Parts: sequence; structure tokens; C-alpha cells
Amino acid sequence: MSVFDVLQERGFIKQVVHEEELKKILSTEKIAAYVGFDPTADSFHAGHLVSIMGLTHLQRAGHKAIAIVGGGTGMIGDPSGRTELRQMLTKEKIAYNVSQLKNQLSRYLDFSDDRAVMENNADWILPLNYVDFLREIGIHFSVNRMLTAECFRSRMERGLTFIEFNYMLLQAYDFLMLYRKHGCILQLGGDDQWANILAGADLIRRVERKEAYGITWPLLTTASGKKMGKTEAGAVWLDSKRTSVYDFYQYWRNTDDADVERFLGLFTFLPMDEVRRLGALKDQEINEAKRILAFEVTKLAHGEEEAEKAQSTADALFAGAGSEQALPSTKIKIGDYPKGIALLDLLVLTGLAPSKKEGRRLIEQGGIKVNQNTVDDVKTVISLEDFLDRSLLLRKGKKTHHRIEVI
RNA sequence: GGAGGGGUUCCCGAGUGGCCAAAGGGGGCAGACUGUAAAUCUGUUGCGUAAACGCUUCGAAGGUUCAAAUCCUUCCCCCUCCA
Repeated sequence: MSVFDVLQERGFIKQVVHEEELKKILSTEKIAAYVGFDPTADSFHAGHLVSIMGLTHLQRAGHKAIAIVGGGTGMIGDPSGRTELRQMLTKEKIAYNVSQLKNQLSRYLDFSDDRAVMENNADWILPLNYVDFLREIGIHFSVNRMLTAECFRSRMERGLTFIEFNYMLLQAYDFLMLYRKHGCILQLGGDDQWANILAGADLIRRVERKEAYGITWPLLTTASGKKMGKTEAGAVWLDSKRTSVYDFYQYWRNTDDADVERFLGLFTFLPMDEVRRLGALKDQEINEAKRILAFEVTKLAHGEEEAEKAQSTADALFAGAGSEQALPSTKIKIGDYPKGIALLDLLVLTGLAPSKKEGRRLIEQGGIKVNQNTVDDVKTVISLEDFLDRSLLLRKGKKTHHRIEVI
């Protein structure tokens, strides 16, 4: 079974350039393939996982994986799928982000012996000379043709700046450079990248007279229509400093029933029979599948030990068995509060409520529990006696827990 | 460069002198129901206070007025048509 079939079976494939040919190549040759990432933040989030997992499958099949961070294109901003001009980042910020992203990727990809490489397109894009670029690359692009691409057509109404219009050329140029540097002949990306991928493959064909390929994966939304990896609290980050491992685990644990099987295929390496078996579970039983999904995804992102802690914590809070060590917590110096601390202040301090007003609302609506007891008095003051063994469990709603520890 | 239209609370969008912290919808949060799901229903959704009340907010800065999101001036930005 070639990696193409694996990707297809697991739900990674939306569109393919020269499908039959590519299938054959992937099963008979070892090639180099790349995926691009934007360095707009210093951490990946759950929405990037499809790309990361896709690339990892390719590497596991023996192909060379190239992750390219758009340190150069990041200074422009891809117009695809956007309605507004992206904010441009400074060079320094991008350089920092790139280094952080590489760290995270190394959890998935094996960078030893050049089995995977990380490239930064700033290396070849920043030194570009405008006139040379126009003469070498620009000459191969037809504006008429570009304008027929969906990514530009959709922008015609709202407006498209010249700098964004150039993004496609630069991404095509990336593909060409990676072909020259690593013999890379396959680019993968989200379906919004389809036009850019085609442009790159065309460019390689014209300039190098070599056939190049592309695969796009479906753009994921959850069954309830939300963007993958986004919650109201913001993105679900892979960086545990931004999203705690416990919260990360919980994000996956709360997957919509309808998404479980799809996510198991995309975001874990479990065998597909197991994925199908778990996905077929009904009603309460599907919770077991979600538990496995959450554990597996967390294990990949944060390691087995952290995943176990998160799982154990969740089990403790929701099923009453396990230990709560991974629970997000805040330490307070009780000496700073000789008269106790108002519950409202505590809610704000821990971030459970953005303001006292909101905290008051939560209490009034019965959404706050202290050590499992619903608090109905807005004026509640927490003092040392409320702490059991120097620790206190604060709960907002059904799913948000926070531990307060006295030091 | 010319003509016209517009910038409102997280988003969309109503509001043209006081009754506007600002309709309605979406989204969010909480409650009920449940399976830590979905759907549904209820409440709530600028900040501060126990609260009558106060404070900050309607692109920015000034001004008129007892009173401005609403009127005037200047500036910034966006869109459409023309060049």
C-alpha cells in the first residue's frame, strides 16, 4: 500500500495533480515533498495539524519531508481565503517564529540524516532582485489566467492589493527553488493552496521541463462549522505555554460525535480498522473513542507522559477516578490576603472571568462552584478554611476547572 | 485628480439631538436536558458598585448645545463610478 493510498484512506486527499502518475511515482520512487507554513505566530495550532500529519505520513513512507516556513512570503501575506490584507510582520519577529516552529515540528518529523529538512524561503526571496525576478519568473505567468483562479476572483469584489497578487508567483518560485535544491517534485497543502500549487508545478514544467505534482487536503471545519483548531478562547496551540496540555486534551475530548472518525484518521496513526471500529461506536460508547482520540493526539504533540497526566486529570474531574495533576492552577500567597480574597477577585485573577461584572453574572446564574458546591452569593469571600489540604477547586460551568493552591 | 457612498458595541447590522450602553440577528458565556456530544429551550453578553447611580464607548481630533452615535469643522481610512 503506497503512501498515496494511506493518505487517501485517512482522509487527507481533496485534489491531486496527475493522480495516476503521482500514485505510481510514490509507490516506486523515493521523492522529496514539501508543505509550507506561515510564520505568523511562534507556535502551530490545531489547524496546522493536517499539514504536519500529512507530511509525517510521507516521511514515514520513506520520502524526504521538507517543511518550508514562509519567512519571505510571510512578509507579504497570502490572499487566498482571506478577506483582508494580512498584517505584515517584521523580519525579526519572523526569524524568531521560524525557530520556534522548527522545534515543534521536530516532535513529528525526524530531522536526522536529512530525512526531513526545514527551509526558510526568506533565504531566496529576500535577496531577489525585482527586475531579475520579473524576467526569470514573471514572464511565465499570464495575468489573464491568474485572474481566473478562484482565490483572486473572490477577492475582486473586496479588493486585492498588488503585493498580494504577487504571492502566487513567490510561492511558485519556492517550489522551483526546492526542486532545484532538493529535487522536490511534490507540494502539499490545504485546498485553498490549489491555485498556488498548480502555479508552482507549471513553473517547474516550463523552466525545468520536469513534471511536478501536488496534493491538497480538504479544508477542515468541525461538524458544527467552526474552523478547525479554533475555540472562542482562541486557537488551540501546540505550545503548552499558550494552551495547557490539559486544555489541549480537552479540546479533542470534546470533539463532535460526527467528527470522531474523521479526526482519528487525520490526527492519529491508529490503524484504520481501529479507526473505523471506534468511529462506529454509538451514543455513550463513542466517548471511549473520544478519549482515545484525545490521548493519541496529545501524545503526538506533547509526549506520552504529558498525555497520561492530562487524561488522568480529565478522568478525575469528570469520572471521579485518576489524579488531577495536570489541571491548570494558580498559586496565591495567602499572606497577601489576611482577610481572605473575594471570590470575584479570584475569578478574575485566574482568568475564569474577564471582569468582575462577568464573574458576578456567572455566580448569579449558578455557574460557579467552589470545591463542588455551587456558590450563590456574589459577595463570597474565600479564606484559608475553604482550602482543603492547601488547595481549592474552582469550577466554571461544567467543563472549566481551575485549581488554586496556597503557598 | 473629479463625483458619490460609507466607517456603530466580538461579527453583521439598525439608529440622524434627549426615552441610547445603543434595536435585531449571529457568535460567546451560564442554566435546563444529556453522554465532558449534537439539537432544543431559558437567562445573559462595555467597565465599576450591594444598588438608585457613575465611568468609558459609536473612525480621530476639535466645536455648537442644558444635552451628540446623531449637528458643524478639520483630518484618517474604505467602497463605487469617472479620469
